[in-house]
Amino acid sequence: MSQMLQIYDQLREMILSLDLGPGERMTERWLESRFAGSRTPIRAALVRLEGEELVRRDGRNWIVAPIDLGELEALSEYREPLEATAVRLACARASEADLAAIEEMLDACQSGAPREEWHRVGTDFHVAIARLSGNPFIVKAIESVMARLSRARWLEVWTEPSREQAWAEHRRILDCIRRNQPDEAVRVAAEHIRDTRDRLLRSLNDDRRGLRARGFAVIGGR
Amino acid sequence: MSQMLQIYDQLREMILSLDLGPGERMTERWLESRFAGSRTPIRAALVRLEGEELVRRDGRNWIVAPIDLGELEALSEYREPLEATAVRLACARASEADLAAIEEMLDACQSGAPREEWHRVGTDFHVAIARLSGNPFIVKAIESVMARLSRARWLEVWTEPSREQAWAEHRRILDCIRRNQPDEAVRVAAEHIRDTRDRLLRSLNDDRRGLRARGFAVIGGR
DNA sequence: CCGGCTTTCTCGGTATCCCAAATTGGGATA
DNA sequence: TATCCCAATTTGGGATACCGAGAAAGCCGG
Repeated sequence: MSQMLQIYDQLREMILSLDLGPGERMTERWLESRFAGSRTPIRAALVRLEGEELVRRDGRNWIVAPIDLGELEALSEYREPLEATAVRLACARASEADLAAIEEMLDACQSGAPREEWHRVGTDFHVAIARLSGNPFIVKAIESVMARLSRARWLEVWTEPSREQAWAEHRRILDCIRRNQPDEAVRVAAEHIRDTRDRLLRSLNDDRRGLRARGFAVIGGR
Repeated sequence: MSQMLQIYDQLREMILSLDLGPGERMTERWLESRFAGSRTPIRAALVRLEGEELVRRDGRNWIVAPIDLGELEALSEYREPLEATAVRLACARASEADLAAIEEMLDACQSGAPREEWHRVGTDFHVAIARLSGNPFIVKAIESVMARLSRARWLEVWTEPSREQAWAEHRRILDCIRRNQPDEAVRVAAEHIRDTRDRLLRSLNDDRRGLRARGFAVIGGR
């Protein structure tokens, strides 16, 4: 694989896993030493990440995108009709095998599982459902949404009740699709999205101070 | 402004206006001579355009993204719930001044206006409505959708009846928002989106041969 | 001790260079 | 005429060199 893609993957992972703090400044020359490779592939990776808005320009500098609390509301408003459409289409188009695969994914996530596992499955569930819609634009949009939520969700998966509630809601959505009840599926999915928004806002507001203390840029909110 | 942005803008415009044919191959060194500037800013512009999927890799080569007929259906399916949400939110959030500005934009497009004008206004209308939603994610999504439809729409604005019908539908959507009838607005907008899809599919299928003759790559469809 | 000035250093933007892989073109051969 | 093979060329990926702008650091006079 090309160096550029390697660097892109690593950098993206470092950002989404909070290895690089939101708001942190990166110089191309620091990245050059951090990863093996010259500025050429690093620049390409940065431009790419800029397109996903995981990285941003601050004047002439590159910074990791800050966590924006205000964004959470808009994101919820945006994804709700998309995921509603996704579950509706999934009811019409998904095969039993597709649904079984998703169920297996959910079941693989037991109480004792590490936080990374809950975090990953929580993302993958939504993307997998979107995939059932058969619509590549919906899939891409949901992937992008989950990437934007990724960093905030590390806080959500910190507490047992949040994890469990999200998991239960995922299960209910899946069941509605399996029973081919599109209207109910849409209702449950919308409720899940609003619940998630509230959970994330609460987590972030609670931990805001702690995050700032760790040097994370957390902006917006009311 | 940086060279990279200049090149990006020009190249994007050339692609969206069909100045560069869909499927056409570009070498970095040809672009280097076409625009003044070295490969470095050109490559940055290409990576950016790749993120918008206006440019694509074909093996090791860069090509202008082909026009994909199959994509039109998926796009319609994708944008319908988004624009439905947009008009619904617009009903709740738009000011009279906002609506007047959009009406003015529509009115500026008279029968005698050049095709470029119809094309531009057709795009801007949808983006403007999305903006009324106040949700930046919806705006970005609609901008992206309209960019993807841009090239196909050159055919749509070719014929008088198509132009007029789209214009009338835009007007009806605007009126529903102004009268604050969200459900009706959603219905009309959804109908407009389906009509547009059908018009575009018909235009493209009709002109498919002609487009191919011009060296345009047109793929997909049934 | 402070404020304004100059010097230095750093960084991103751009140009250029090098390389390996891939494509191409042509000639020999069947 | 079709096919294979090899050299020459082209191409994109990466590395490096250079530049100018802006920030930081030092310096000097008050």
